[in-house]
Amino acid sequence: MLTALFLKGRLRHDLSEEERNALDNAVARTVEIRPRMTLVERGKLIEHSYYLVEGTMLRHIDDRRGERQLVGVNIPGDFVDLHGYAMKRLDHDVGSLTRATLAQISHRKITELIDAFPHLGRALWFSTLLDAAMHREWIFGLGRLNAEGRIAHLIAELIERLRLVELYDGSVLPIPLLQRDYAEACGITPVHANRSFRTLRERGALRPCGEGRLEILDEALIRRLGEFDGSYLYGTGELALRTLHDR
Amino acid sequence: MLTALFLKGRLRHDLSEEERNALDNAVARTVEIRPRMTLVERGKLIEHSYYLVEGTMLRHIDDRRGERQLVGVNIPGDFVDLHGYAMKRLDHDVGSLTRATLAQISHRKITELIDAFPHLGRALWFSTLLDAAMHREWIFGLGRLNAEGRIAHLIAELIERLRLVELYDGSVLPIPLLQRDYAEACGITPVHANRSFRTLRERGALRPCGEGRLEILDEALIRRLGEFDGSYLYGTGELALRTLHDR
DNA sequence: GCTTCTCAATCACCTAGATTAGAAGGGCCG
DNA sequence: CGGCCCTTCTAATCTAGGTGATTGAGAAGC
Repeated sequence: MLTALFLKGRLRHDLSEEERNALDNAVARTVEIRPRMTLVERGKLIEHSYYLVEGTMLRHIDDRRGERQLVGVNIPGDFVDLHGYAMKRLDHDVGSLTRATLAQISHRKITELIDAFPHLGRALWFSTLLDAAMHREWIFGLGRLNAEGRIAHLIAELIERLRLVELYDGSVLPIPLLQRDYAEACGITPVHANRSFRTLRERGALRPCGEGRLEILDEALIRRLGEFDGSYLYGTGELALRTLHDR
Repeated sequence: MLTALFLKGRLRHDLSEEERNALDNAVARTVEIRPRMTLVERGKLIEHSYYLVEGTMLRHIDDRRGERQLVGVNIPGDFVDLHGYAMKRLDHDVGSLTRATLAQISHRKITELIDAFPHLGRALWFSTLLDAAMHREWIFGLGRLNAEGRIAHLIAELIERLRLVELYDGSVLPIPLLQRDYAEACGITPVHANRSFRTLRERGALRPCGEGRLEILDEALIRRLGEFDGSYLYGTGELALRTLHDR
């Protein structure tokens, strides 16, 4: 099943087998994309959305001077541009970090899905609002944490999200972000990202382990430095949601 | 009509009279709130959402040390916590800046509305994604602009949003944010917010005009300093959306 | 074999913004 | 009326992070 990871760790148990099958059957085709390619461009009229099956995708806003700000990272189980269903054009670009496999679903099909399965429709809505919750947490991090804390927060979030979809092995972060990418996500320069990684290394929090990946040595420390509380991911913790069905 | 400003300047023209009436009739009651009070608390189970009729509301995340990060400002025409419809609990707090009037709509009623008017449902979804788009723009600002630029960006956004709902008179920003609030939105200290306001004043961009309001003297300059391009508000510009009806 | 890239890593120096501490002005309350 | 907040505004000092430049390792290409 292509969409097996959709809302895994959150509301997937709340979807009926019929709904899960309907979502999976809505996929028109899958596409492969090479690393560091653009998938969806800001401003282009779009008529389908992509669900990420495998790989990592990055969402970013570029300013006139060519400076790039990451606004999101997507991992398997995420829709990368479901916003486009209700907005028709994206305000930012979506590109690949690694080689990636995506499942394409047309907006017409999504409308049919929602008409046939209103509860699934709410789950789709929910999934776009998870993005918004993550955005808010990034705003918090950019506004209130120093460079080291921002990087730690990002790493802690990625670990937690991978854990929810059972793609975290407990020690290696399988997302080959470059220090430049961390810098673009955290609003700092690559030089300073490097300095921050050094202190994280010296504190024994993590260390590089080849191919751009990080070995996580002390997750608790990383969470503390990033003031991370994962409840905003709505998987576990005080905000966790059991059902979207009306009481 | 209480909800007359909902999606005004964006998709309101796309709503039928029937849909507009249905939304208005879904309002259970209106509530008044005094300035600087909390309306919705993070983590509380909620069963209705609030549409802002009059006044200004602020949304913020507080960290353990009592530091506050604004993550959104709401003006008339906005739902302040429609996210809560699909998420049941908010990850942040919503409070008033000024005295405010809100229309309360139960989640049960929203479900009925969406069932009866799927297109209105998509418009409601769209409105929550506008929040996400604004969040992304704030992330961009926090990551890529200096203090003066961040403040300018926020002011430019507020002007543009007020203009969309026709609440901007062309010279006075009718939102009495304190310098402390700007600081909490922009991730800087109040002292530095003050310095930045001084340079904005010295450049002839704006000046205070009593009761915490700002007189806008050179909007073009403010937009330039904040690298502001309002198309992410989906009102005018390259991303503007004409209809949510299927083609 | 060489060159050419890219990325991590580091240094020296400089600036934007934080921190701390007050002063001045207005509104509200007793 | 005096006293007390709260807010704006300012100055002095300090630091996190930016800038620019260099080095070395590894991979890609010729």
